[in-house]
Amino acid sequence: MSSRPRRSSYVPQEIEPKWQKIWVERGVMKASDSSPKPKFYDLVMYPYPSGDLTVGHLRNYVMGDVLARMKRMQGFEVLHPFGWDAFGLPAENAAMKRGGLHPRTWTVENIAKGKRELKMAGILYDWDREVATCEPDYYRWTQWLFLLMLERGLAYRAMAPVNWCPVDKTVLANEQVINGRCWRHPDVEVEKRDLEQWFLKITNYADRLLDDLALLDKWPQKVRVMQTNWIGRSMGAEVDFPIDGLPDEVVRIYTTRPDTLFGATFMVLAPEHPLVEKITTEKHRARVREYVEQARKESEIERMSTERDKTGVATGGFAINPMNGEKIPIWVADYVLVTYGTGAIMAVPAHDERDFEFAGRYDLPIVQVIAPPAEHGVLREAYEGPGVLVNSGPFNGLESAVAFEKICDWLESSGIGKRSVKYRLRDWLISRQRYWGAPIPVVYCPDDGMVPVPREQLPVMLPEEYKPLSEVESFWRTKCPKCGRDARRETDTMDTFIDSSWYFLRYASPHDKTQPFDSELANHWMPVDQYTGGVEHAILHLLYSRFFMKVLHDAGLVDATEPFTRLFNQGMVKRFGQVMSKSLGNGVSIDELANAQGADAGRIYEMFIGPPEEDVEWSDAGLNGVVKFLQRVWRLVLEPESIAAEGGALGAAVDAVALRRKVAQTVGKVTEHYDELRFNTAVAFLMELANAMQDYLRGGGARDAAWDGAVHTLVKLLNPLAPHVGEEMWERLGEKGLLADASWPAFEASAAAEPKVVLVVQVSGKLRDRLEVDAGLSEADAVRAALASEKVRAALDGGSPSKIIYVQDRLINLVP
RNA sequence: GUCGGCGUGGCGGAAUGGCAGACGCGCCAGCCUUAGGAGCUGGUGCCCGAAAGGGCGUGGAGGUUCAAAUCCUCUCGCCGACACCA
Repeated sequence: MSSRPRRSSYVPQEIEPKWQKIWVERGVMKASDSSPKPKFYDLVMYPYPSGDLTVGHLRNYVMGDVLARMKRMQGFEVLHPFGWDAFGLPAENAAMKRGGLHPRTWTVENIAKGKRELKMAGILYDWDREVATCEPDYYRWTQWLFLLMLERGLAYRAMAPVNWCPVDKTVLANEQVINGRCWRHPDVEVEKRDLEQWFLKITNYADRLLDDLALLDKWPQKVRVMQTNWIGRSMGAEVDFPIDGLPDEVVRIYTTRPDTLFGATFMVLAPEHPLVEKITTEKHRARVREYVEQARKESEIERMSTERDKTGVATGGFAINPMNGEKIPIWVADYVLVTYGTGAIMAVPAHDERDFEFAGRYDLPIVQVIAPPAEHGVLREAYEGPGVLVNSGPFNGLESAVAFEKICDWLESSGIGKRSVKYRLRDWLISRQRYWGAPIPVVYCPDDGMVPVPREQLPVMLPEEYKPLSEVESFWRTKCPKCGRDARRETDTMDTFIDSSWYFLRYASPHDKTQPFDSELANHWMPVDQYTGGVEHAILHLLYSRFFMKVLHDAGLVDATEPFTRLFNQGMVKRFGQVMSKSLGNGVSIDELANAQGADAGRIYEMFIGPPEEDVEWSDAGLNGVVKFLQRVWRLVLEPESIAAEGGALGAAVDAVALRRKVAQTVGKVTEHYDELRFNTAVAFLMELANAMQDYLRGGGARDAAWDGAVHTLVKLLNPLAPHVGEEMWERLGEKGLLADASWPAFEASAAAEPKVVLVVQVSGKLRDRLEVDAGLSEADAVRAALASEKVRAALDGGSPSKIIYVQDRLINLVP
């Protein structure tokens, strides 16, 4: 016998491919639609198949996989599907870069590559349910849903000034414009163009989208706040101001502060407001035209900047303040947006910061109508808070909140105005002038106008030829479905966010040839129990999906009104301070990982590296720590003798009773933390268990039932994180059947209970001693034990405690 | 500017009113040796001390409480979202 114990180690490259093959052969993650088990729908946001999959992206999928594997072992029928957000511009851009390669070819290649890498990482999906949005079998139903929107009056065409990205050569939705720049090109400013475009009437659902956020109590608060702000509901009133000398016209304004109506000292129209020309007097016409021209030319980013001074010009026209009959000047200024409210405002400089700034610049009158509660700096700044009305005729003396209602009542009864609710949310512009997307299924006929493509003629197939659709004659030249005469197809495609607004429903019945999804199956699986993905979709994808869900609910196609019960936003993996990506050259590929430390080590490391919601920095040293842990587990489970032979435990010896207790405690904590997606601490608990098992062996513990239980429990608890090495150990332990199909260990509270606890003894809140006592000690016994301590008596300095705080099994605090 | 989040050892982090620093990385000392980027043992917040022990300590300042990393107020710093929406 050698003086040194023999040690084996596991070689991930030998076992990982083996088990990946077996899982697929045995259909481990296949979801049955007719299982009697309770369902669990575990969804990760499907990716764009960019061909750039790194261990950074993997983190998200590992989280989903850990949960899926545990839920299966717990007896749930788990739906854990995957798919590809396969339409979109990067495919076209990449194709162009690579000399006319077809976007489809590029996409299909990347999908194959991504799928191979996910399998290599041991992520299990029900691949039978895979969807790719660029396949006719999928986009046929995207088109079908567009027709549903059209039927329900939720899709319409309108001429509008729209955001145009000069690089992508397409229009963008409001949600895709960030600080006046294209969301895909942060250095490219969007342009405004007047175009006839397709919109979805998401604003019809503004109230429900807002109110139902209250139901989403398992969503991050941050996301709910962002959506609330995005929808931006405000309560106010629309009021008509007569125009001096134009008896047939009024300026209709929107205000959230009808209580300040008496303080309106001028009006402001947006430069694009239709009444500008009419109101402007001859004397001012030239200057106003010049200003309007100027405003139109300015980019969104210049116009929206709050830094810059407000500008405007007087029209020469006057309005009458309907409250007090005062004649007030009408101005044009670009700080008023034509797209919000009525495109015109009453300016109350005393109580609106922006109006105050403008009034100061152009020397316009300022009248205070709200007395601030205390002495407020007079006229140094606008006072926007509540207060008592002054200078407001019959409404003087009212609290502003009361005045709000009274004035609205008066406006309504006298026909001058009415209460009104406005939203910041705009309708969703879905037209894209690009090739690689789902064609909008309508035809324009010279006689019948816009005609929807009949459902039985779907899909409207993309032509093979890769060109803007408007340049593919064989595509757009068609017959009118109504009259059969020559007609022209719509050549815009749909925003890819439409594809992703319903993909989670398609997974319920991915092969249905007659409808987008089978309602019965969708009702079985929906809503998604856990949805995991990046916070960058906090508004876009998540708001659109909620909108779709509500429309589909209203159409009677699905019961649920919200798609995602619990949402989690995972943090990104960075390396050298930047998000991993192939183009930056800082990515670690899944191949590299699998070939070096192995997928299992990588999976655990990604979970252990930091809190799941935080961004984390990849470190090879940290990864090595996990490799060591796995090697140690391997030896603990399969070669305990080699560990027992190493040194002797000098620290706390772990006996069989303590080992059983540690195992039971670990079951409880790991289960809870997996459930709450607190993976980093779950790993720490598993490490603690392994440490205790090691101490047990080194202390001479026998290979008895306690040990056997510890080994089997450790392997099971570790399995969701490290499934390959888990299966291999399970097999070598002589177990029949797959570990993936084994049952999850049950938590036994009685076994986990500690019979002895360390009671912290404080005097006046300061730690003075620690006593080992029986659990569940009564207060009287605890006091007796505490007073028996020399240190405590010294701290009490001979006195006796006048106040005692006792927290059973934790602490006793004696206050003299 | 507004809203939100976060500040804890050399590092990642743990503890959500009750022993601050679990778990891991790194580092230090030692052991073993088939000499290894392996394994094992012990140590590792800061200060005083030979030690026993004591004091201090969760960005800063106050406060609430028997007790605060945790709750409150102010403040500084970092990050994120929104940004003239009347």
